[in-house]
Amino acid sequence: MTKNQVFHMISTMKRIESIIEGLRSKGHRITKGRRSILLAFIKSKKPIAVLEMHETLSKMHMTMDKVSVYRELAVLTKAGIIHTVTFQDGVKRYELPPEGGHKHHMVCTTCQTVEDVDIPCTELHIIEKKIGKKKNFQVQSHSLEFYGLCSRCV
Amino acid sequence: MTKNQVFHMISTMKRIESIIEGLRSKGHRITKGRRSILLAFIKSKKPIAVLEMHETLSKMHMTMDKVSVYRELAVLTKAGIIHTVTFQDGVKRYELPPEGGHKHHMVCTTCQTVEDVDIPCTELHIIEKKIGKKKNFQVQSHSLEFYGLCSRCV
DNA sequence: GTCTATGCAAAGGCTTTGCAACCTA
DNA sequence: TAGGTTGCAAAGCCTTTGCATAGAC
Repeated sequence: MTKNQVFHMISTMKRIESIIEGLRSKGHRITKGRRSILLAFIKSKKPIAVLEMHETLSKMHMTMDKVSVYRELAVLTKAGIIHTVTFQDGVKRYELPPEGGHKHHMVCTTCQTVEDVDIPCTELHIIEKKIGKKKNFQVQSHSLEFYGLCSRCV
Repeated sequence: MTKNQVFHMISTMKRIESIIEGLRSKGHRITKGRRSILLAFIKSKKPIAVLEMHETLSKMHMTMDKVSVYRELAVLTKAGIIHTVTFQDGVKRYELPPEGGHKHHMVCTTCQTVEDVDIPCTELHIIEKKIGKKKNFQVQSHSLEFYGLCSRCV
């Protein structure tokens, strides 16, 4: 195992532990299923739909009832740990936002792969301020997605 | 009726006729239901979900089976006349894009009202080009929505 | 021991499919 | 008349709800 891999593993564990502490402080219990779901989110590079999560868990040898997955994702959303993203296909997906921010995505219209776009929100914040003044609309958040062909599908 | 209203009515009729010609040329037939749906889209200032469209038609005294509305919206989408928009609630909505462009929306998180944001895509196109180069991703389209409180809900 | 989390069964709701009748061109 | 369009019935899925049991603390 390389040095880098070790560092990554440690940071992953730290992230999980910090989330778990938050849940515990809110009176939630830490079960095997909940831990697996958090791990799946941390490992995943893209937002995950409920049924996808159900499959992913099976592959992790953590079989869980579909109903429980639905309920768990609802709990984590309500606790503010994950949040929903919806692309043009209308399927609700969930993701762990990066610490202290949120993501923008590129969705491949052919293979459905999702990649993150690391652009700062600065420019959008400028637009948000303009709207606030012009339309008297108080912007709380935004979502921005790009659709197109990824490098493999071009 | 004011001069402005007359102009608006004429442009609405022209828009419908041009869409209808397109449909006819593709072998589609122009029925009362289809006309009403197009009219509803032109009159609406916001994207419409299937079941909303079903209700809207009822109010227009044009009762139509839910199934037919589903099928009709699918036909219009496939024909490229309307397109789908999905906000964070995960509900698929449809709208007539403005001629030669597309819209960005502001969604009120309290009353669910949708307003258009008239900002040019110029800045986003710059971002799109950057992504294209950096990630080797060929951007075809984007979607941008702002969520917050509208003037009535502040 | 208390109270959350889970699994199973069932209900609910939205969306799709099949088919015969209708209507546009 | 030919073939797209519609309504009705029914099937198919996804998602939610109820309830008893298991499990975390």
